Amino acid sequence: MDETTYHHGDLRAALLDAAEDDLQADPGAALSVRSLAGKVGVSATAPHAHFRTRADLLAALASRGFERLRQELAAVSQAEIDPQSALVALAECYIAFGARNAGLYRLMFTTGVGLTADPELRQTSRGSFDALRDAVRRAFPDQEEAAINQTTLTAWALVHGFGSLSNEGRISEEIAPDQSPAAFARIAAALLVQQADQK
Amino acid sequence: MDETTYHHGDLRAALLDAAEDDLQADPGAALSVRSLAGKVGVSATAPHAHFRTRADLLAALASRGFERLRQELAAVSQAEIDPQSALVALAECYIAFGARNAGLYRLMFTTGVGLTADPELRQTSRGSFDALRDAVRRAFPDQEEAAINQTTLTAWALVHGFGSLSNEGRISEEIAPDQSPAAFARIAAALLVQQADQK
DNA sequence: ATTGCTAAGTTAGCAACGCTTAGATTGAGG
DNA sequence: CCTCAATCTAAGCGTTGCTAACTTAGCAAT
Repeated sequence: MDETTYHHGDLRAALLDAAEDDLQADPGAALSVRSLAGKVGVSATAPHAHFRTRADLLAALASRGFERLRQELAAVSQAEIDPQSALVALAECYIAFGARNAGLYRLMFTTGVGLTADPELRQTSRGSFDALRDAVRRAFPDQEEAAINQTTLTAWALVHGFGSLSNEGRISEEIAPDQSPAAFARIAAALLVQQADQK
Repeated sequence: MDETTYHHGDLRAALLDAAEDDLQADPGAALSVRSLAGKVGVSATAPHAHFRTRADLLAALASRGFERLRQELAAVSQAEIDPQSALVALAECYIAFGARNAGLYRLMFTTGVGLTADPELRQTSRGSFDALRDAVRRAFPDQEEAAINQTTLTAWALVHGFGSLSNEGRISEEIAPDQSPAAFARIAAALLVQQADQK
């Protein structure tokens, strides 16, 4: 890579990478546009050519997160043969993703409200949900579409609840001695399977 | 109240009130210390006498939120006689609290990580959890303490998951036609009751 | 009553931030 | 080779969090 090119080449991706690094180093990082620009070796206002506003940058970052989450979920979903044990693996994959990318995960679900208007973010976010739904559909093949939707929603709420609370350090060791993603995933998946069995 | 007293009287509470107003008007408000000071009619740096840092102010605000949530949960828990229908009511109370105080709720569960070190926040947050646990204990009187803890944790993850996703506008109408807190609460409570019945 | 102390508020000022505007630099297509 | 749009820089505005030094006011002891 040339050291002193006027044009960076792929500043957009570089900025997102730098932002993710910051977030990985400190999940509560402030993510200043200026410091990101500095880290990438570019002037303070260069990012504005790619992201009209700081919020746009955050939305793009969140979108990238959802896309990665979708990929990881899809990979797990295809790897598992038994559709019910796939549910456990999927739950663990989801929660573990949050644990592995704490800062990014928070951003993904916090960018919310105003920014959910961002069409690309809406789409990638929906992609992650659909990955979950595919697995649920395979696990409970005899459920109707509406039931599938509700089960998926419940599953999502469960894993997001566990993941979010765990990420923010809200689950004390006294309450849950085993804080591993796998432990939370087992609880969540067991609940879902039970529900389906009763139908 | 005197108009031009040098000492404000209760600046600390006034700042928190103003912050909550801002958050109520716009759940994504930035909550600048300076503008809060301005709104209360005090110099820009006066707040620092009560909150060493902006993060401290946010932590205090979150703590107040948890205290109010605890009170509301406790009130519902005592009002209901049938312990199982109390679970539904409690879940609705929780999710509705999040919907009614979207900005505050987000803050409560986002202040996280570094700030969870704040002892008062830790305590009030724990208070909310205990209110939930009391209700779970009454609903499933024959469960052991460890099982109660796990059920409470599961319940918390469920309602927090639904509340959080719903608040951030992440649940599309297509997936959940009924977006009311009551609807989500019914799903969550049904899952918990089923689980207990199987034991 | 005067004094001293401390909490609570003020003004001034620094560095960092997001964003706008105007101008420089570049590579790609006609 | 020339043009032009995309990309980046430079300068600057208003706002922010926070510190430092000072002022004000109430309270307690003498």
